[in-house]
Amino acid sequence: MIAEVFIDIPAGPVDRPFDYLIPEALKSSVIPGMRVTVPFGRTKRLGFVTALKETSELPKLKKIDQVIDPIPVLTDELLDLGRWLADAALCLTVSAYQVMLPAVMKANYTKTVDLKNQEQLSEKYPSLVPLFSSGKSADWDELVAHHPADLRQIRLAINEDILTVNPQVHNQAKAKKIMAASAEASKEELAAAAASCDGRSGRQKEALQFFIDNNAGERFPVTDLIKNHHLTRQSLSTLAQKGLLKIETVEQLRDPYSGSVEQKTKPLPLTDEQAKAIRPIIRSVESSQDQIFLCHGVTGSGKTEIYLQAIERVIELGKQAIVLVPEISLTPQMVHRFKARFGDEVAVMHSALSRGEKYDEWRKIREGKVNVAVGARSAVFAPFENLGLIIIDEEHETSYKQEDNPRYHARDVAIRRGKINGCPVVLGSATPSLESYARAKKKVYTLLTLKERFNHHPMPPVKVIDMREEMRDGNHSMFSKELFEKITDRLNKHEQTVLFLNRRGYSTFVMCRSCGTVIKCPHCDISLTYHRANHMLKCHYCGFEMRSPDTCPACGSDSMRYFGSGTQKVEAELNRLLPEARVIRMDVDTTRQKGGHEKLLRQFGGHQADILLGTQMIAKGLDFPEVTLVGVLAADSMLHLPDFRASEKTFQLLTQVSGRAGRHELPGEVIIQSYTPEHYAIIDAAGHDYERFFSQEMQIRHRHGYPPFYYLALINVTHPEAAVAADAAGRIASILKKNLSSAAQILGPVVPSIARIKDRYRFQCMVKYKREPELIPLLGKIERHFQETGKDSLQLSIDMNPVALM
DNA sequence: AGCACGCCGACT
DNA sequence: GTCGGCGTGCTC
Repeated sequence: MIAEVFIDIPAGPVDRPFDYLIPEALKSSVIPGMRVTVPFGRTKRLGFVTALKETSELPKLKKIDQVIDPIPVLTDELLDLGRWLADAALCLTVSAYQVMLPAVMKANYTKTVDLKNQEQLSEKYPSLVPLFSSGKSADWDELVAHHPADLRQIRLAINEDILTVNPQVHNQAKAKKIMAASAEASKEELAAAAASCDGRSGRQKEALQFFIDNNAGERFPVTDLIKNHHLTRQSLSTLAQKGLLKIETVEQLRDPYSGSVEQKTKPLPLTDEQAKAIRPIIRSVESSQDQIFLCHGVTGSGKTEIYLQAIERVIELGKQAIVLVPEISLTPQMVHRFKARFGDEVAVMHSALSRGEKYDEWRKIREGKVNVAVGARSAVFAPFENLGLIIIDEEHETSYKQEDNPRYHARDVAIRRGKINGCPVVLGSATPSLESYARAKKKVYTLLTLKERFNHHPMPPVKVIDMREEMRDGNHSMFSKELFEKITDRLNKHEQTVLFLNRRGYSTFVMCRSCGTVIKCPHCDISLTYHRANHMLKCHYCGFEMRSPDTCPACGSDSMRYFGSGTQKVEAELNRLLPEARVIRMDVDTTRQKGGHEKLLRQFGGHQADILLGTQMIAKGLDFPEVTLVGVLAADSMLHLPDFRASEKTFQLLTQVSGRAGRHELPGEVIIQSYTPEHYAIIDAAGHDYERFFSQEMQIRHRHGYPPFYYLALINVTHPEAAVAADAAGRIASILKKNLSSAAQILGPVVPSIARIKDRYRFQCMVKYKREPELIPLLGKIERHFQETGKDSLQLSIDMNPVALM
């Protein structure tokens, strides 16, 4: 038997199957989807078995070294999905397989240098002898790090076969092992033994009594017995020696949610709207149809309850469901709802979990211990074998698109899996992406609409404030008069306020008032952001940091001024204007450490603060009864970005932020501050009018030839020298023009809004097209032709259906 | 990705 | 004359 193996090297030339012989001993244990180690060139690598066959074209094959997994880590479906993904997203097949698996399954590679001939070493290379004094083997990385002077001689000795190199592949995926004790004898025997215990063996008697009283066949973790049942290690091991108990190592699944025992919830009665929406989904689940639903429901319309009840039916039918939520740590409330309804039927793929915890959650899915997977983007690859439903909540979220290779969109993967498995996909959102809504209108997707809030509370009134007028009236602060009054009013009433500003740091840029110099990142063409806490300037793109200069580096004058406002500045302003208000600031800078997010939210939820001030991350999922005021400080901050989705993103964000107010008994209101209050994205968000926004935006997309009317492919070219990058981008554009149909538009090369990142100049070409069957193969050729290896070389990245043009 | 083979410059 | 620079090509 011969196995086709994809080698774990993400590089173009080796991204194809290699044939290996399966040794007799492994014959029955090699199955496609398993990881194996194989000799490859002069080294040893990990590989994925993708197929088995009887014969090979090659005369001489190497043998598979070891089989790593007891069961395939990639199911047949995922193997197939990986091939599809490699093609659709123009990524390497191994990278596609890699992204489907938890990070611990990545192999670690080490090498040892082993001593083969002691005498010859002493004779010819006496200086190397001390390196092998402690054994016959030395770690290669260790030698490189600590004995660089000896490397030459080591190489010579290797060539003479006095030393040998021994490559090793380490599987990081290890199940957590614990010691567990169980009774090895019958209750009567245990009782007899207990009876014969004398005064000295009192602890043994207690231990025996424990096993008599409790289910004797069960295995109890030894640490638990010692800590919670007052038994001792010594007595347990003595009893094990006597053959009365058995102590063994057992695998244990790490449970990140242990201890948070949820009160089981029952399905809630559905409103008429909900019942109407769930019916076709259930019908589709029952008849295994790969139908796609777009569930358009206003914030608070009870979409989640629909998901829960649909999943319940999926489980009844013996199938499994995947639920995707955007960056899951942001919505712990969502996780709780699933845990509360389905208990330990749920695996949660959480970005805040440790690698080991993620691995165990993954194993629960793979081993069929759970029927529901809830998680962010990558959970779309959950290895279920009888998939019955995929749900994508907040389907418009751009975080469903992975921004580095493989650049896949979870929505596309979900739809593909739906097709393969004959299972429906439900896309849910209060503000669907234009693409999805347009497809729903064309009946490609089935539209389900929920117009009413679940608890019949009205949508909060939204007031747009024209900040230009505020300026004219002499108010130069970040707070309009009305917003400030309302914040003060909430403070007095002990109600809470959420303030949203889509910009972290203190101020957006630092400029010299006398010569106009703006301080920019030396590696990226973008201004540095001032962070007041440590008086530093930071680049939000590459992480560069420098002390904020007191004098202008260009002209030496001391008139450096800070412009624009970030969350830090707003926080300082609030402290100055309303010293009695307790403010929690939430942005990447305050939530960096693990659990920081939950901690701040818990504090706010417990009313330990009056004002929650934050960036994007507070826009969704928050549901606090005492929040009655939501303020958007600068609604236009995203509106004027050079991205054709700027209006859509603004509308979505404003709608979502508005949804944070008045979700419960207390009525809420929303204040939006803007310098362009006449913009339809702001007017329609304020008016809670998705339909109107949709038709206005569709006109603009149509006029400019953007999605959903055209598909996009974005080719990014970077090089340390601008001219080299520009030249390559220009050649790529002309190749595209020559080879695509006349219906395709090729734009560029253009310089993106950030012309340089991390010392590399950037150029972009964009293809707008409707149907170009040759595009993918052509782009593949271009990539192979232009892509160079090495640090200071031309780098190419191709993004099919980009979500942002930055 | 590694690693070897291979063809040209600065040194014992 | 050799050491070693990294360009090119191969790995079942």
